[in-house]
Amino acid sequence: MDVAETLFAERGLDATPVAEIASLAGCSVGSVYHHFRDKTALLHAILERLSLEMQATTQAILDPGRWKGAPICAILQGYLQFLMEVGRTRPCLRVLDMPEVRQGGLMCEHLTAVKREGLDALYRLLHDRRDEIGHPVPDVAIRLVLDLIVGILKGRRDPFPYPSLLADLPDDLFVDEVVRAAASYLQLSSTKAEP
Amino acid sequence: MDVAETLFAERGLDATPVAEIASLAGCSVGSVYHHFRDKTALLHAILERLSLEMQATTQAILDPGRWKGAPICAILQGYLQFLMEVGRTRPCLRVLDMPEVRQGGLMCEHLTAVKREGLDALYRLLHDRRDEIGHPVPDVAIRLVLDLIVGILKGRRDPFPYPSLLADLPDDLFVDEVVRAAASYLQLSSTKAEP
DNA sequence: ATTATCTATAGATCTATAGATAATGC
DNA sequence: ATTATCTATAGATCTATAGATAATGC
Repeated sequence: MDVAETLFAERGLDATPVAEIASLAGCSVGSVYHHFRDKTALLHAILERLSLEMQATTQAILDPGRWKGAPICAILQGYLQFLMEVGRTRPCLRVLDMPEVRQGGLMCEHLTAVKREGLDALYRLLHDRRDEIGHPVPDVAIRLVLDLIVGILKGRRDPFPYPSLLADLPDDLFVDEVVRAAASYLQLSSTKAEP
Repeated sequence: MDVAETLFAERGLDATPVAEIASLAGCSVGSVYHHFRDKTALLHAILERLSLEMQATTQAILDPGRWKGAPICAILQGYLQFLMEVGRTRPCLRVLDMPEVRQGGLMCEHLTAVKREGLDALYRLLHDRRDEIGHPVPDVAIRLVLDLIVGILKGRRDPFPYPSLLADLPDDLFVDEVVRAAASYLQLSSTKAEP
């Protein structure tokens, strides 16, 4: 499954013969088909594993108890650092970009649901602290910030075909600057930081 | 080429038999191979056409003369509206997401160069107006704004697997809000607007 | 006794070409 | 006279299975 995940992510489903998966995994083609009904079942198993993994880590990082008393800035910074780390350690996330996944009906919806769940959890964390927000419409502002964060991180992880202009900025400074952007747009009151 | 572009974007290169392209285009397989040496040559022709088209429209919209005397906000708003329009009328841009394009060596670099050219042009437009910018490091701020814009638009056009939280906001309000976000992060002086 | 692995291959696609025929332009 | 199109098919993959053999667990 690890080998297949990598190859699928790099070249796509159809461009990856089962024979090559087997070869790199050090087993035979027949063995692959003993464990997975067909190639699609292998892809599904990979996606399900990925989905469970994402769900678990996202729930852990966005647990409300973990952020009790924390201001919006701290939450954003923590979540951003988490996402950067994920992108660094799991480049195979690109399997999700395959057309076969998009069209994959059930599994596709399930993946979107998991992602949405995570975004909703983050939304709630921020919305609970809306008294920090000076923007006239906190609901819209929070959602825009989340869409901005998701988008810029995706672009940084996979800068094709749009080159990332800040690619040469170190990760920690990048995160700081994104948080600063979010803070100024939300018009966060920094009064809370000085009790 | 139109048919192939659509099918490639929807399902990928390998999942699109030449026979189907020919069928939908109303011609025979042999005819396709008369015009294109092989399937890859067909893809290259599509990418080259797309690339030239992008280059031309981007140059037109970012022509310095067009924006003479305009403030940063107006430029961002105009460019955003342009990109939204492109995304609406050319959903086939998803051909660019195919793994075959990423790995396609020369053509891949060429596409990135075209995109970079456009982003650089926009960067210059904003940098020429850096006296409007209150952010302590205008260079970084401009580049972050451009990365943010590219990312959020990509996410809105193709909200998979991350659902776009602002998907239900009408396009014009969405653009306004993104411009507002950019303006507050850049700390634009609105003094120029009142001569 | 069950489960995992292997080799070998049938059957299904799909690409790209060959060779014949029609359409077009000088 | 050149260019475009067609039909038919050779040859190359690739998927998935069949049947035989080895490994594992009760």
